[in-house]
Amino acid sequence: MKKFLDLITEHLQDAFEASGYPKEGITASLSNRPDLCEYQCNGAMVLAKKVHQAPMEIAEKVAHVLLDNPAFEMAEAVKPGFINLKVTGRFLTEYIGNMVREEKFGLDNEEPKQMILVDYGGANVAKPLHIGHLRAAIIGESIKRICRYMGHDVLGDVHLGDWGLQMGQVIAELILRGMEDNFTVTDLEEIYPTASKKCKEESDTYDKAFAEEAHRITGELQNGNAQYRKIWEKITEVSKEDLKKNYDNLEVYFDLWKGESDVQPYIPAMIQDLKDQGLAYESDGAYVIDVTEETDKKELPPCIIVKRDGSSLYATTDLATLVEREKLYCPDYVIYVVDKRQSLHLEQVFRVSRKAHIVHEGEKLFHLGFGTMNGKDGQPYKTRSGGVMRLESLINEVNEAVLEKMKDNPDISAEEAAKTSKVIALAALKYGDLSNQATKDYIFDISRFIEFEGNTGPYILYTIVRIKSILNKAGKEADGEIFFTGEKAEKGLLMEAARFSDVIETAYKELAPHKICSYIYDLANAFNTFYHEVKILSEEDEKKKESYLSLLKLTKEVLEQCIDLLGFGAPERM
RNA sequence: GUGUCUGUAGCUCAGCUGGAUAGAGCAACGGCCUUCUAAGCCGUGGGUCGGGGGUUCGAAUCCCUUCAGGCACGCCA
Repeated sequence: MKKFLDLITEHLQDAFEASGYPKEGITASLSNRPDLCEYQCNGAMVLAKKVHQAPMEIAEKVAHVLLDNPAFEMAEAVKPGFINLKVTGRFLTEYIGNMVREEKFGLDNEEPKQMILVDYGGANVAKPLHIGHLRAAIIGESIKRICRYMGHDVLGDVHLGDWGLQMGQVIAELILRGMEDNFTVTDLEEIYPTASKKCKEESDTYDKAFAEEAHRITGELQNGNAQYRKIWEKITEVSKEDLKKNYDNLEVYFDLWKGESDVQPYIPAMIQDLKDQGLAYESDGAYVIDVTEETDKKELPPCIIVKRDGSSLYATTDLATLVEREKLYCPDYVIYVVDKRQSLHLEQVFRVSRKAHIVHEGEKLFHLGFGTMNGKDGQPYKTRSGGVMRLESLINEVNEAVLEKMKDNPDISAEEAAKTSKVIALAALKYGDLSNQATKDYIFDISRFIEFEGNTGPYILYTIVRIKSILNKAGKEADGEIFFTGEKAEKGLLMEAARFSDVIETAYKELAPHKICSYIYDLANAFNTFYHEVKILSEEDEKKKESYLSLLKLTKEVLEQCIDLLGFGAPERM
């Protein structure tokens, strides 16, 4: 089904043609002067140069033609050459009626259908999730849902860090304590930092023998030592279970629980191939690949794929991951939701994989690099004592803050409050993150995110709950026909609802969940204005009342669909 | 040093593939609850869009330059 703006554009183009002008490049857009009109066209001014006519003259001719079009109740040429438009209620509700009837509110699937892989985990085995993993999880989950909603085949991969030196360190410590057969996540959470510290020269607990042992074990593990392999499997199992629990709490669900370890078998052949292709060459004892391209202003540093000691490193693993993905899933599009500080690294990996034909022709690789979560001081968000904030503690903090606020409402029992507060907290957390542009750093301010006022998750939920409440009280199905009754606020709401497909498509193309946030904020505002201007349940004209109820239902469903794409849901009451 | 991102109201952010008077929210101030959840709605004040050039009928948006800040830069991931 066509988007509403496209329909207006078609009418405009017809009018340009009918007036004897070319229609190429003529488009309609939402007005940025709502006091003057609803939609606008700037085409006459662009065209003026081409056809050597005054913009106003063109605009006037076209506007004149548009006046005869039943889709518009107003069409006028203004000042330099704008064409200002107001649509008729009938034209608008016809579109809205189709939205109600069609699947996905008339959003068309993106063609052709693609196989998309979203890589958005980055969690490490044996290490609890911390605040650094939060944005990847929140943004990635939303991107995954948006891509899927657009009709693509999508796989989300957690891409676990389960193969590095940290594994050797943890195994060494477990053996040292005689705990290799019996440990829990809680043990691991303490063991990992302890072991890691003992391996750092600058640490006061530095233990040279231990560090060497950890290195040795890492090497042997990677060479297939059965004893270490068994401990590794146990660590991975215990750890994955805990990670799943934590991601579940965030309503983040991965389709694939792949890790770095899975792709190790691909490495030797891949490296050999890179050498055979003449891409990898020796440099200072290591093997590197040049990645500079002609369009670069400055040479990019080469990508190291084999270290001097012969072992592989993260670029190697990331490349091998692409080898595996190509083999198993053959994706058309791989989206990496990874901290933007890794952009150079990923650019190198992308270039090598294209140069070496690890990925197929036309496959898109994209790094959606996100910024840091900072505290109010602009510095990376920390615990009160200055340590790294664990994800669990952070979520608890938000939950408690919301719960505290809910105590103000005497209608809700402690039990319900406990349940609902979690739903609201998740919305606050995710909306607070997603309403910012992903690529930018942002100030993480719990007290602001959980506000029920302003552009926040709770405000959106409140709006949905309000609608639900009315629909429940109406006591009948809201399935009447939507027509325009002439209320100003009603038109505003209809116009917002009509934007849905356009917004979702843009959010997908630009991988920009924040556009969905700003859309539902506008939609919620339009509803709340409508709510205050129009009494719904007490409306005496049954036809009107049914129309209002149906419009509310549509609004509710659109809002719910959108928050689902953002990765959270709404409660029944709040 | 090189590359890259950012700079918009007191604060937090939109707008950036060029359009009319630069928008929200918070904070400040003033209204609106006998009626669908006031966790809401309506209104007022608040800006050299970091600075300077340029392109254009038109620039927060594009180009150049400059200042300030963040981040990354071969054997950690």
